[in-house]
Amino acid sequence: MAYWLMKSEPDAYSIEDLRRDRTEVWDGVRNYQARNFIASMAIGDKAFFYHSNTKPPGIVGLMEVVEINVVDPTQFDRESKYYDPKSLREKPRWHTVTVGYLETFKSVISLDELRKTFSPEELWVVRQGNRLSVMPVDDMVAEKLLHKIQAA
DNA sequence: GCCAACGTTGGC
DNA sequence: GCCAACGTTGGC
Repeated sequence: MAYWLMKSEPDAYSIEDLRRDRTEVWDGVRNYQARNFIASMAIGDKAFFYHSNTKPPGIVGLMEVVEINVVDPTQFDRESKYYDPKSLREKPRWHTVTVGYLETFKSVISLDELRKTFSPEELWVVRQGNRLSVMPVDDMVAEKLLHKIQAA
């Protein structure tokens, strides 16, 4: 079982939305590195939900991977900003996962706090200028995070 | 709203 | 294959 971190702007889709929906297809990822990370996910993996572009940005909850190899429907949707005219129905370019809601943390673990706790090598999200929206989280880092939440 | 970081596109 | 131009992300 591996740990991940997945970003979303809460205006677009938040942990509250996921709590309501229970599960959600994580669509709209159009970055190859992020896509490759998604492709290496397994059912049962856990992912920290990170709210970006908000005050404060940070980790707000936990979800799990419940389905893999999901064809991202937005690539065929002309109305979607994620529409990809190069993608063919018989050969989709973008696959993703379905995530399931696990919990909302009692308080946000802010980016500021993450910076104080982890080095850029330990946790990619604290790297300056990091724009990657899906990234792996080292087991030890994940355990520290979960412990921090229990303490909070 | 600004702007640094940085990924992508396209001309050559 | 290089790299300038361009577009987007996301913290501040």
